[in-house]
Amino acid sequence: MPELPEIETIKCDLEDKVLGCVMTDVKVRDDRVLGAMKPSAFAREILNKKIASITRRGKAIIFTLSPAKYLVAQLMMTGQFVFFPDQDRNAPDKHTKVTFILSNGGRLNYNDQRVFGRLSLVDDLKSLKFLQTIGPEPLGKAFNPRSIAKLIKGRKAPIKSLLMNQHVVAGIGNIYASEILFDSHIDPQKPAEALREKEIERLHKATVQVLKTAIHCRGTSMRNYIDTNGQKGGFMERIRVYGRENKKCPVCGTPIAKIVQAGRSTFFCKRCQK
DNA sequence: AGGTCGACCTGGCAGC
DNA sequence: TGCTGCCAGGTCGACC
Repeated sequence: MPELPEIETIKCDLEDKVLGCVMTDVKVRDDRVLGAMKPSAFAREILNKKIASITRRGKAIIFTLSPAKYLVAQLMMTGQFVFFPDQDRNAPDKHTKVTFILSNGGRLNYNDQRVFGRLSLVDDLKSLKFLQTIGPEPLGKAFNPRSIAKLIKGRKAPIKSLLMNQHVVAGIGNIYASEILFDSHIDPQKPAEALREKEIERLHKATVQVLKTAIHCRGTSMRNYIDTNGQKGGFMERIRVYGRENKKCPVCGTPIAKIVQAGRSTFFCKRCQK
């Protein structure tokens, strides 16, 4: 899925385009994205609700609706929100699962090729378990070298796996985990508990730097990610190791290595990252 | 408890 | 051209 920078980009765009709008109609084309909720109930409960605020928590987008409802979108690997200012033009994409018709005359499509994503409509955010157990925001004050030291204490898993663990820190996925560790000069295979103080400081600094730069560039498009305008992200050009197996390390020229950790590909430089 | 793996889905692409 | 197998940015539950 889109990771934190992509979700943040989508969230900010949605604020510009649909904040304050009322849902005048909803068309559910594939009810699998609603989980257990019936499409008729989903449509009935969302109808005439106003989008009062849009926030992000980790990789989730939270629409606070008025009166009192929350629509929580988890885009997973291939979810997209694409906005059309004129609802009469542009037929739905073949992967459009839900269309929201809005009071500003626009239309918001939720597309999802692999149908891993979920749209949850709830009365109370506390009913969503993942929001109760999610780790700190990496761009928030609660994420700092001291708190990282606490989070990784006694954890023997490779640091790469922990960086991707949403219970440890929110919003980092496979692409940015590799990029952050490259910038930190840390071997992704290193057990988290073995990180020294200096390394934790570098990890913190690189995490903030990489994520902020990626947000500034409106995210990374490896495969499916597009923003609400259907545009790709600009961080692609700044990717240093992800997806670059056997290409030269941008720092020392050593061929980039690819390994598999916890079932996910990791890319790193064996010379720069120790 | 912590860590890893398979399952969930669809489609693009490399290789034959 | 067409088939097969592999791979994909996430998360959950099962299992060790």
